Amino acid sequence: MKLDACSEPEALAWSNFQRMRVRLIGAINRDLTRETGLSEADFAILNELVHANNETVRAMALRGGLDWEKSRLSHQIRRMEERGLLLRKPCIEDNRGSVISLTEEGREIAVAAMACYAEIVRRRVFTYLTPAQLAALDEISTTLLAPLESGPDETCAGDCDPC
Amino acid sequence: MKLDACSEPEALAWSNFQRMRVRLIGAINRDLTRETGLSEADFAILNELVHANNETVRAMALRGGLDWEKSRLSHQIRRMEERGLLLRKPCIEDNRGSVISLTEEGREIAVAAMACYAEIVRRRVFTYLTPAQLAALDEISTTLLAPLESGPDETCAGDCDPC
DNA sequence: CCTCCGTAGTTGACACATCAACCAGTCTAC
DNA sequence: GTAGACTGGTTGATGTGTCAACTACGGAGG
Repeated sequence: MKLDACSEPEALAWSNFQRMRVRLIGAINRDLTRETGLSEADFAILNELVHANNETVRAMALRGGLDWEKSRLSHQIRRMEERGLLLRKPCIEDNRGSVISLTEEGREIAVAAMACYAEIVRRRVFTYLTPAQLAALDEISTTLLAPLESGPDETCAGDCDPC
Repeated sequence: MKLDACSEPEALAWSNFQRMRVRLIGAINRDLTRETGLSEADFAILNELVHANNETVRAMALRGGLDWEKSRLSHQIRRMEERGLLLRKPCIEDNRGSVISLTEEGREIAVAAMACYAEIVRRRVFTYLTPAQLAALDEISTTLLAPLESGPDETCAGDCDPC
């Protein structure tokens, strides 16, 4: 994607980044689905569950971590429950809520998939980056993440004249 | 996303990058749709068309630039044609192919959207990055892109034991 | 207690992406 | 020239994401 309205170096860098992002994430997700049968969304949920205390999470907590629409989460959880990967139980402390936990099968699949995913990322990313580049990427990510996490300002803060 | 199987710094950096990627791209796309009514896919197509000679492209050429399934492209083009953003005509040189071009309305919308998009990216990205970080990001993108462009090796080249 | 508002989650309709099957035109080699 | 393989593109079924409307519970104020 080009951005004519920006001064050149920014435009080129962003265009380059976007191209990389689309192709890299696309390739990684295709690898993952081919090798494990899981979509990126499936994997994200399983990953959150595996790393949670007691492999159990409030649905609401998942939402915060994943930056998903609540309805997307609801549909996704239902489908994964139908496939036998996880379980949904009412929440004791808050009767509105529900609590998600891994089934035994879900846990096994998740663990295998995580190893597989690590291998894919190693193959497609870590092989090519120097330690310095890795550090730079980490720093850039942190920099860009900060305003997104702190300010949930989905208000149209911008002054976008031509629209 | 965590990657326990990797040595720590890589795992943390990747996890951080993924979180940033999801939230940043999500925020940018929500901004774009709110302010212009275009999806990321719409915008990508319009962008390719605006930057093409004579605002006209072979469908096949779009596919290469975007890394999309051919059926996705076909559906997308049809929908955008129905909305009056572009036109599809048979290709003279190759009777199988089709040629896509912008309508006047499509061109106007595209130009406005591109200015809008530039503003969004400036607001969400360029504001926060130093020139050095921008250069680093550009370099990293190029590094990771190279093996994806050259080797269309969608074969399972990896040796992913546990799957 | 009761009303009002905010939050957690579900549902259904629709838009979009993917997959497999298909058609028609092109290219190669015999 | 024509058989077979390949390429550019379309189609329809199915899975996934988004939006708006809704239920149900919780908490604050009277």
